[in-house]
Order: sequence, then C-alpha cells, then structure tokens
Amino acid sequence: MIKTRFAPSPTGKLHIGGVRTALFNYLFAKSNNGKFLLRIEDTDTKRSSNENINVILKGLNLLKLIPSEKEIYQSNETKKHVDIAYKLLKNGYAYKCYLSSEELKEFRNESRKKGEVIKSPYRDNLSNIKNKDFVIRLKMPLDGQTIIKDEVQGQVSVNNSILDDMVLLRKDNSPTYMLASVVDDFNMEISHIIRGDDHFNNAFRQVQIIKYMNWPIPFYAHIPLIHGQDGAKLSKRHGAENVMDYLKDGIEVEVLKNYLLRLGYSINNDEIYDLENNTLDFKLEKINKSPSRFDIKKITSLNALYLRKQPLDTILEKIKIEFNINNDILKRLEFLLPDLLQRYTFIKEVENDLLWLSSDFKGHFFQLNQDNLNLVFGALNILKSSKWSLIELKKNVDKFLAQSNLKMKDLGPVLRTVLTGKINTPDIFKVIFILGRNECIKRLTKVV
RNA sequence: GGCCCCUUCGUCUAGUGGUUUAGGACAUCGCCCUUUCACGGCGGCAACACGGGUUCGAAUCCCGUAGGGGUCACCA
Repeated sequence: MIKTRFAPSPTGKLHIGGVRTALFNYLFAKSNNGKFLLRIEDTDTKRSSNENINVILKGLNLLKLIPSEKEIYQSNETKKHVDIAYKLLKNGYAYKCYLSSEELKEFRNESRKKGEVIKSPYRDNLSNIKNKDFVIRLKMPLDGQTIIKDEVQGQVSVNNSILDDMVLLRKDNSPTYMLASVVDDFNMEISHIIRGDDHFNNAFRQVQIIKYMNWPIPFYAHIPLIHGQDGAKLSKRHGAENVMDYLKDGIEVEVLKNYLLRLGYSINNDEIYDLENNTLDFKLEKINKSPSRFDIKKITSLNALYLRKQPLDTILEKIKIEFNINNDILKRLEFLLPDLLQRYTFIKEVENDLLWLSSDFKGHFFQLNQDNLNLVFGALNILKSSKWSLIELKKNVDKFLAQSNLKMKDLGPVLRTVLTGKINTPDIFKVIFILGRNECIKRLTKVV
C-alpha cells in the first residue's frame, strides 16, 4: 500500500512551499489508491505553537488536502524515539558524546576550514564518564558511499566521509528531528517520502539509521523548492508566503493548487487542470528537477481564467455564501453574472456591483450639462414607453439616436454612470433590461 | 569554502538524436472588435548559459567552464 505523509513543523504558518509538498503527497497517494497522512512535527517545543497547528489543520482542510487518518503528533511519540536511540547505542551504532557547546564550536570552526566533518573524540572512547551531560550521536560509516535512488533527483551517491555523526538524542534526552522523523516514518509505514529538496542531504544521513535498524528503505522524492522572483528560496521577505494571505486576496483554492502543481509539473499544455473532477495520474518522475519562481502575475491571470471557465452555479454559490443577496439582487445577478465574470479577476470584485444591483441603490448626484440632460430625457421617454425586451429597447434607442444624429458612444456612458454609478459595467442594454422599467426611471429621474 | 542539485523566451514550461524557421501560457507591445471596462480575435518582441567532443545529424548524449540554488545545528 502506498503511503505518503506531509510532516510540517508548527513553527510557522502554512506556507506556499509546504502546501505544494502536501499537494504532491496528496496527489501521489490518491493516484495510487494509497493513503495520505499528516504528522505534526512539534518536537521543537520552544518554537511550536498550538496556533500554528490550527492554521495548518484549517489550511489543509480549506485546500481540501484532507489526510486519510487523524493526524499524528510527533511529541506523543517521544518514547519510541528514545527507545530507538538507546537500542542503537546498545548495538554499538551510536555513542555518548560529552562535548560541550564551546568545544563543539571550536571543532566546527576547524572542520569547516579543513572541509571535513566533525569527529567527536568520544566516538571510540569506551570509558564511561559519569556525572556529565551527554548527547547520543549516530556512528556514521567512515568510508564507502551512500546511494539514494531518488524518484525525482535520480540516483545520487555521496561519500560517507562527509556524513557527520548526527545527534539523535539531546542533552535533555529529547529526540532530534533526524531521529524522530525516521522512527515515525517507519512506524507509520510510510512508503514514499516526498519532501522539499532542502532535505535531500538529510536523506543520506537518515538512511543510516534505517540500515542499522534493518528497516525497509522508503522511496524518496525530493521536490525542488519554490523560489521568489529574485531566485532565492521563498521566505517571508518575498511577501505573502502564508497561503491564507493568497486565499484572502481572492485566489481560489483550485487555482492555487493548480498553479502550485504546474510549477514544475506540466499536464500537456493545459493551463488549468480540473483536479476536482478529474483523477490525475500523478507521476513522480514527471516532476522537474529545477526550482521555479513564484509568479504572482501568472497565478492572478489564472484566477481570472478560472472564473470564466467555472459553471455559473458554482460561482453563484460562493457569492451567496460570502455576501448578502436578496431576491431582487439575485435575479439581476444571475442574469448579468456571465458578463460580470468576464471582467473579474477575483470573485470578491462582485461587491462593487452588488451595490448598484440592489434596489436600495441611492446613486450619486450628478451635475449633468445640458446636452447630457437632454440625453437622459430622451432615454426616459424611451424607457417609459418601450416594450420591455432587449431587442425592443435597443431598437428604440437606435431610432432615438438616429433622429438626434448621435452615436451610442454619446449616450452609453451617460446612462451607465447615472444608472450604476460606475464607468464600467456589462452592456448597458442588459443593465437597463434587468434593472427594470421602474428602477431605471427612478434612477434617471433623480438627476433631472 | 566542502558536498549535492540545477541551467530552453523576463517568468512557468513543451521538447527525451532527425517531424523544429524551437511550440504553448503569463507578462509586454501593436492592430481589430466596441456603448464603458473587459472578454475575444489577429500579430510583434523574445530562449536552447558558454566551450569542447560523440554523431551523417544535438536543445536532446559525454566532458569541462561559468552562473544559480540547496545544505553543512543539541532547528525542522
């Protein structure tokens, strides 16, 4: 059974890169009739917060990236992690290191200069030192190579000499991420670890624990990071890295997911792939290896495109949920929505139109010059007498314009401004038609 | 600096040795449509990082160089 997991640490908000990782994990699991699990990596008690956990939970829910099972909290698994550390210690695959942080600092400076990895002098020191704090470190193999067959990166090998004896258990007996994550993945029977490229180097070190424990080695897929416009790893300074911000700004969930997917994964030449209603045969090997830049302009235009492609009912439902729509408005909105949608980038733009769509619309006071006043009078006459259909209205207006030796461009903008208070709306005839005779006369009369 | 990865229009990408005058999308520019704003339509600008090989033939394979990124914690 294919099992993937998304394992965020609640030390920050749910950011765009995390969402993409979650999405890939989700898609891959679903494509293979597998399970998508969620594990909260909250072992860093100082930086983790419940608030962030809730943001992650709510965010995934909102994005419809819903785990197959209840989420697991890494902090609840601590005992298992510690047990493994001691088991490794007992079997000679790990050792107690008594280096102080000052000593360690010195070692680091030196090793950095030499381009070597820190070797703790306690690695082979078997004498038991009492009454002193220690950490447990993993005994990395000193020679040979470690090979990872990564589903995205391909086969990559690294000399074991560059692998450091990473800390498994801290001085306070708490497990590090390096240990905890491996143990949890084993216990959760994760078959495929799909995570950010920034973890790639960790894989070579973590796999040693797996080998020492004789556990099955999972498939790895390290996906490239998303970069900001400047080409560097996406971070706070690039503005909204919190997904909630994009959603608040009006990006639709489906668009966000679509864009994130297509950033490094292409489906033919489709700009929008309907993830909701289609099953995608998601293949890890189709993921591009190079990082890509997040382009707010593109995702914005995708949003506009998406609105135009959506069934009207879907959009209408969303509007109804977010705004107060009475029957008056609803009738008009339903009629004009297709035209309106061609003008929107975000659904929330409807708010401006809801104003004049309402019979409560007070309008604005316009000081019209004589020419324009005459036009309004002319229009009033037509509206009072015309048969109320789009065709008849247009016919009568055309007749009036011909008689007055005028063009539509003389009349249209004037009517639009008076009737709607806006300078851009759908076809003015449609506006007039759906507002209705009384409403139009009411609004026009106000300015004469 | 060590190690690892990457490199097609400004950006996201298609392309897996000949079907390619390198295709699409966003952005940008121009034109058309036009009652406004849009939509839409048509068109322009614009890329295989560089240098060597391999081959009858290379964006596609190999090797260098350059550039970019990631990572080097008792953070995750």
